[in-house]
Amino acid sequence: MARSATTTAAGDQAMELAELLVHATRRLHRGSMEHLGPLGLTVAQARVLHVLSDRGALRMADVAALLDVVPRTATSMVDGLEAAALVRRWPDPEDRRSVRVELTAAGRRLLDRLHVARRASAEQVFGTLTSAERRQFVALLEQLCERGGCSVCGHGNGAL
Amino acid sequence: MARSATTTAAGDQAMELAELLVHATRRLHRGSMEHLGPLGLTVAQARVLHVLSDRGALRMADVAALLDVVPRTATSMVDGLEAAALVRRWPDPEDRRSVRVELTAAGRRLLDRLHVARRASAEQVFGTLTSAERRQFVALLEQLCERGGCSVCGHGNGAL
DNA sequence: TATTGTTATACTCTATAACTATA
DNA sequence: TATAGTTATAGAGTATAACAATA
Repeated sequence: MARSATTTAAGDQAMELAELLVHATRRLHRGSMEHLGPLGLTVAQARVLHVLSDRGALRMADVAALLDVVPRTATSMVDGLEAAALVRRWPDPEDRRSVRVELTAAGRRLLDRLHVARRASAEQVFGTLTSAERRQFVALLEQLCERGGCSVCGHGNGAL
Repeated sequence: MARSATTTAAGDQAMELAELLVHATRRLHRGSMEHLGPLGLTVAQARVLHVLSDRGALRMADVAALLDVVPRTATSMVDGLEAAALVRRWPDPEDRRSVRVELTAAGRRLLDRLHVARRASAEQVFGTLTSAERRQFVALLEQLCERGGCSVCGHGNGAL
């Protein structure tokens, strides 16, 4: 009985967490759209630019892995950026099946404004938390990834 | 200088939070789809069923407000459920502009399985956290909503 | 005039499946 | 055969704008 009650409470807490997480993320996404729209970028495209600015030229497969999407989705994301001349595709000299992606000069010129937009969106949602609360929050989310086996943001390596 | 450095660090922390939040939510959403698919439900539809089971019959405007979507989106969500005969629309007797939505018998019969699916998805992501960590997490997300002025999940009233 | 919900439409994000080129 | 990336297609989720019915 006590066991069952405990399990139930824990499950309900997980569901409450899920609900709160969804709402917070919805607010973050909407704010991001507002801030990125004037730059002509979608949220997904901004994520691509961010990994490219962090890591330089990447293969499409790397983009997909870092962003936790299937290869087809990475293609869509990069297509828009290439059409806007913000990134460039070129064949991988070491493996001609692969395609490398890198920022163009125009893409690099956009990075400052991208950073401002990304930060503004983040501050809009997290700005009210104290520094200690943010650290706590980051630690908890990292626990989720590490223990939950998140292949992307776990272990402080491949985070977008 | 110190002020600037502090601001920068706080902003970077907010951006890191945003990134981690996105990844966690992506995992949660994918897990939810997997668990809800066999029930013939989308994640959005499950959210509607959940508020209806929590609160009984609601006007469309209430559904939209509780789920933090525009009225048109609430219409889409309810359309699918009505087509599946899980909810029923009927005119509000007090205001004939309004439409009330409520669960049908079939909708109520689905609630147990819905609850299991929702819980399984939540546990998949949050199950590795200790009880204390979950409480901490919930408290932080509630801070976000309250201080950030979230009209939906703030103040422990209208949370989905 | 203001409000409720709808029809019409479109955009973002993501996915599966089949195919091509290369390894 | 296996892998990388694409074309083709589809579906989920959400939004704006114009409109009808009602208040």
